[in-house]
Formats: sequence, C-alpha cells, structure tokens
Amino acid sequence: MKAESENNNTAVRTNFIREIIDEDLKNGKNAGRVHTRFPPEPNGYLHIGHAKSICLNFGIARDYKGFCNLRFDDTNPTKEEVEYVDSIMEDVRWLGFDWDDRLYYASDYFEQLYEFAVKLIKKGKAFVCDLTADQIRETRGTLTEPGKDSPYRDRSVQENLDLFERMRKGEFPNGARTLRAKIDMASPNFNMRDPVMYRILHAEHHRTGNKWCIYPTYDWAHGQSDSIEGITHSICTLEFEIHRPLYDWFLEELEIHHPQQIEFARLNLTYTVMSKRKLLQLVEEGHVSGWDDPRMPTICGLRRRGYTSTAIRNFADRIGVAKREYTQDVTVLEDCLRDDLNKHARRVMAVLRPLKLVVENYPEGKTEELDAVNNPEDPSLGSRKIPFSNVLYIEQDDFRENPPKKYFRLSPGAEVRLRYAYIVKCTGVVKDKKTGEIIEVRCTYDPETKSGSSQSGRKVKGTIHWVSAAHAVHADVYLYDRLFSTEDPSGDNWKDLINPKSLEILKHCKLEPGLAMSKPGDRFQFERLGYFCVDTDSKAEALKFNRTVTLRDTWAKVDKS
RNA sequence: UCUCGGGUCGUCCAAUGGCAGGACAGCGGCCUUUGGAGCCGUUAAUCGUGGUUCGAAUCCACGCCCGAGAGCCA
Repeated sequence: MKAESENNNTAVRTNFIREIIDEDLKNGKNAGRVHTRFPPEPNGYLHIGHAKSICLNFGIARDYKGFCNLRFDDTNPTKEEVEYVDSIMEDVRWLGFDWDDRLYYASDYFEQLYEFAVKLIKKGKAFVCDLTADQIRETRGTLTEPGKDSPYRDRSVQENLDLFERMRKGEFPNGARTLRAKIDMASPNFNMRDPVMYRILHAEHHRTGNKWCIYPTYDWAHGQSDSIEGITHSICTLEFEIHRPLYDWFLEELEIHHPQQIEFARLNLTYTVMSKRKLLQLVEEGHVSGWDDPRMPTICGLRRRGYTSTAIRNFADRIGVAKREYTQDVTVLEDCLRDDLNKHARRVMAVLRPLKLVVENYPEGKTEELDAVNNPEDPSLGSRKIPFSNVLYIEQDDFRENPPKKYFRLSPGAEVRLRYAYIVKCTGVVKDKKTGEIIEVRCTYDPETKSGSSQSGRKVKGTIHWVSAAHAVHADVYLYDRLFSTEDPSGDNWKDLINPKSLEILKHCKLEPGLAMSKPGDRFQFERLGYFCVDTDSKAEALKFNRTVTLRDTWAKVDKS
C-alpha cells in the first residue's frame, strides 16, 4: 500500500504532551533528544483510535526532529498473529508515516529481559512463586484490604535463580509457577502487589517459535523495551495511568534509562464502537463483511470506504489531545473528509435511482459533446466532454408530480437546468397503465440556453444532474450509513443497536461514460449526491462504487420540516 | 467502600492569576449552472459552596458527578 502523504501544513496545535516535551527540552533532559514509539499488540486490526495515537507519536517525532519507532508488543503468543503484523504495517504506512529501519518487536528483547529479571532476583526484588492463578487472586486482597504475602516470597536468591532457570528450560507445566516482583502487598495500587513478571506458557510464538516457554507480562516488557530503545516519552492511553508507578519502579530498580510515561485520553466516536473485542465480534458474527467493511472504524475499513489519509491526519490534529475522557462527534471526522475530498475529488455525474427523461424537441439519434468542469475548486484539473442526447436519465428525487413549496427541481410545467447542458421545461409524464407509477418524464429544451453560451440572462432556480441513456455505463452502488443507530452504542445491548439500514445496495445505476475506466480506489464526487470511491472488488465489467459520505444537504432539512 | 485520574458552549479543544476564544453541530443571511463549495452573522459554557487575591476557569478547602483499578491481557 502506497502512502498517501502530501502534508498540508496547517499550524501544529500544541497540547499538554508537547508542553511537557518543550519543558524537557528547555531543561536539557535526554540531551535534547525526542524519541517516541507506537507499540501495537498484533492481535487485531488498527482503528481510528490507533490513528490518533499514530499521528500523535509520529507527529511529535516529525515536529521535534526526533524519531518514532514501530514496536510490536508481542508478549502473548496465544493471541498474536503475523496477519495482524502485516496489516498494521500497511495501515501505518498508508497513514503517511515511516519508521525507516526502526521496526522492533518486544520479542527481540526476550533474552535481555531475562537477564534483567535475573538482576532483580539477585537484588532480592523478584521471586519465583508457586501459587496458582486462583491462589494469587485470593491473596491479592481487595480494593479496601491489603493482600497477603506469598508463602514463597522469602525464598533465597539461590533458590529463585535455580527455579527461574528451570522455568525457562521448560521443566514446569503452564501456570505452575510465576516470577513475581517483590514490592508491597499492601499497596493501594494493585499493580504494586507483587505483580507477575513471567508466566509459563508452552506456546509457539509467531517470531521466536518454541525458543521460549516463559513469556514476560506487559508491565515487565513494556517499560524495559522503551528503555532499551532509548525512548524519551512513552505515550499511552489513560488506562495505563495506574501502571505508571510500576513502570517507574522497574526502571529505577534496574537503574537503566528511564523514559517518561505520559497518558492521554483515547478516542471514542459517536455512532460506532472502538474496542477490539467488539470489532472482532462484529466480524466473526457476520454483522459486517470483514475487518475492512466500509462501515467499520478500522483504518482498512475507512480506506475501503474512500477516506483519505489526509482527512484522518487532519482529524487527529483537529480533535487535539487531552486527559479527560470524551466522545468525539463523528461529524467532525466527516467534515475533515469532505474538506479534503471537496478540494481534490473529480466531479462526475451519476444517476443512482434512474427516471427516464425524454427531450421531445431534441433530434433523435443526435449526440452532442458538452464541456464539464472536473473540479470547480481546482481549475488545474481541467474539463471533460460528456454526451447529451434526447433520452436521458435523471434522479427519481428530482421530479415531483406535486412539488412541495421551495422545490426547485422538475415538476409539470416547471423549468430546470440540466447541468452543463440546457434549460428544459417539463411537458408531462407517462405512467404505467396498471400501477400508475411514473415511468417517464417528458420535456422540451431551449436551444438558446446551452451551458456556457451567451444565454440572454435566463436563470432558473434549480440545476439537476443527468446521464445520457444511450451512453451510460452501469454500476452497483453501495450506500453506507452509520453502523449504529444511536450515538452511544456502549452497554450490554450494543448489538441490538446496530443500524439495520447501514447498507443499501443499488443495482444498475447510470454513470457518465468516462467512469468505465475507473480503477479500485479512485475517488469522485457524484454531483449533488456525495463522494464515492471504486471498491476494491470492482471490475471493469462489474463496476462497484462505495458511497464515502454524502454532500451536506440543506434541502434534506427543508424537506423534512 | 479504598486509591488514582478527570469535570469549560450540544460535542470536542484552548485560555497556564488579567476581556472565556476556536472547531464541529445548530440557527439566520449572502452568493451559486452542484439545495455542493465559499462568504457574513448569530445562539451557546467555567459542577457546587466557601476561601486566598485588586483580580480566580486557573490557587486552597470541603462537597458533588464521571472514569479507571482486585488478568499469569495489552
């Protein structure tokens, strides 16, 4: 996947993390270095929340002339897979960031971590514990009561060293023993109640294979990995705040480089869910077609939907970074999207729900090539020719037999401009004799009103889009709406809140002929309708478009009221 | 219940003891060969009570509300 870069240099907004860095720089901390990292666990696909973190970490490295590492936090072989590793790298690159040669894995440090653990054992700060998981839980205490010391807490250094080595050699079954830090079972912070550093897991790891049967826990691996890589600012989400004392404790006891952990509030968005667990459930239970379903908040889903990485980066800048938990209105994301697409997407005409329009006074068989602007926001994109003839398709919505007030489109006797073509006047309709359904609208055109010509000042209130019937190419168009029908789908009944109308498939839509050449990933504005992109599954003989987002539609509000 | 965080327009973000500002959403208008875009205007907030201060969103105290924490997950 190629990066969609093109940085638009809006002034970088500051935030409390950048202020901390500014302060550190002023004080000469870390010898003026700024080094961050993005540390995903390869157990799922990246989503828009990760994008916030990626933009934060890589963005800081870029702005402070520092570095940002990509590090896979792969300490749990039972959950992690290479499939996820690959997708994560693809997504980070697509977002426009590059880790150069700084691709790391926590598993790269397993040997070093083992040696660090030995050091702690020798210092009398870690011990091998024979308690089972259940027993550890029982002795951990509660929110209000301290825990109890493990009966194995006072083993000799020698015995701990021996046992720990034998754990590594595979002499014990899963769960039989752990290595625990010796801190304080009475601490009000559970993370300090002699936390587990290593567990026995006879499992194959996606990178180290069967070399190890003991694996470090997150707390033991993360800070030390940060330290090994020379990270200066270890930025993570709020739920790790309570882990910070432990993060600091390990580093202090080890007397190694001590990065600063800083926590910020993770992104929540209205009308969607963000937890990996729920996302996985949506995929596995078939509520969506896969991780890259265009309704998913995953990076690959947004990409398939037609989002640009520029829009996502701008979104990350716009929402800022703070410590209070929040839920961002999804309209802000959509606004960033429209903002980018408006500037760059080529305009084309497409009729999604066709209604035949016959121009009575236009010669049958005649075809004219009319000029159409590709993007009024960007003249450098030029113009194209589109064919006009006596039989056209217009949008069903653009004709009303009994128009409401302020309806500026076609209705019996009314005039409207056909975009880039002529002003036409509706002369009547043809109805299906049995159903009474309108199957054709008739009109006449005024040859003096050709688009671009000196039109003697004639103006009409409405302009509608159209496609010449004989020249149209056909496509399936997938209309997506929000995945959930309520703003806040958290809670146990979240699956009941899935929007049953989040996908509508339109067959046999009529597109202007140039679109026959479009390729997967191409983005367009279908005039007056919205932004659309060619789906990854689209074929020349079976075009498939996804609606990325609608245009802002002020008429929709008027019509409703 | 204990510990740690956090409370500013509807939603987010800012103001770092000195006129509470910006974005999105909303509302009104202008403009328009996209009811798009653009432009202009406008509504709207400091959790509460005390205190310190010439002056408090900001500092202090006491409340209140929200979130996180008892994985050998990250």
